[in-house]
Amino acid sequence: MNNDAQLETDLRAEGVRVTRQRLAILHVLRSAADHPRAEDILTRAKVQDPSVSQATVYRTLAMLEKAGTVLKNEFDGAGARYELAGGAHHDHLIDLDTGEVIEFHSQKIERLQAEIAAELGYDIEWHRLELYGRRPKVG
Amino acid sequence: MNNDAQLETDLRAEGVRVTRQRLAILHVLRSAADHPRAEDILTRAKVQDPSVSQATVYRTLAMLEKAGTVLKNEFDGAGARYELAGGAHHDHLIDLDTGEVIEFHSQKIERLQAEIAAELGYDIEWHRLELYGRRPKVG
DNA sequence: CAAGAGATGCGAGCGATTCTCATGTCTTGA
DNA sequence: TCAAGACATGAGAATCGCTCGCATCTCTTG
Repeated sequence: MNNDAQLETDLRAEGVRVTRQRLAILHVLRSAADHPRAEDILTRAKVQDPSVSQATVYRTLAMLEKAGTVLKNEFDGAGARYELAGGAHHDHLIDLDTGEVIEFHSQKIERLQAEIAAELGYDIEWHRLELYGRRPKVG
Repeated sequence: MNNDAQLETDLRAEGVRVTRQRLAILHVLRSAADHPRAEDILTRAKVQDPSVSQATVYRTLAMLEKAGTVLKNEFDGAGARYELAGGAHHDHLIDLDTGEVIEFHSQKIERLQAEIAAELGYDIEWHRLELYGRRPKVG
């Protein structure tokens, strides 16, 4: 379990002020098993600190994203979804029926991407790979 | 060169009315060498028919997308960018310095994607693969 | 050419995100 | 410990890209 002391250390490591609101937002991200939207993060953060506002959620997420602590995903429509960085790089498979997001990684695909970019004369800075699919209906 | 007669045929083939506005928009898409935004399409379409409005551009693009005639790309931020479908499927490499969009295709990557989805128990409906990179500075 | 289904323009509305600014609160240094 | 002052926050206005509602046109068919 992650405690607030750890979260606080994380924030300080980024050289920013430690505020109640930031701790609440970071706590939400740490305990999220899904890929919540800004709105979800606001709702959940308010449980710990009712004073958190929408503006602060966005400002904090932007700050953490710039710091490399969180990843911002823009799946199709309806706003960005966030997750803590920290783990290994991965791409996403979105279940079109449930909206569920599954993470996966393929070293082969990463390598092919780099090769293709190289052939075109580019160095990849980052990429986005999203698969949108459905579980086949078992007839 | 594509003429209006051809464009008109295309529209009728989709079973919709042929209007001046739609011809203008389709003409813009046909002659675009880039991946224009809705705003660009509006501006260019107005050259041929000043009466075209923003609402009609969006409505027409949505219609053409549903008909499979145009592809809507949502690269990072700042609104969707469109292109005519028709050619072979491809993905995109975006030049972070110039914003230029380069098309590419890799049968290998497509195959790997399908394999990965299958392993996870899914059938891919569609996917999005975008590489964001820069031309290495020649030092 | 008439009729009416369907398309359009305008401007209001919307959802997500960002900004403005007065006020509140960390942090630092004495 | 406390006083500054730098920085962060909340509330609400503003922005952006896009969609809607509706009165008015205009294709298409008979």
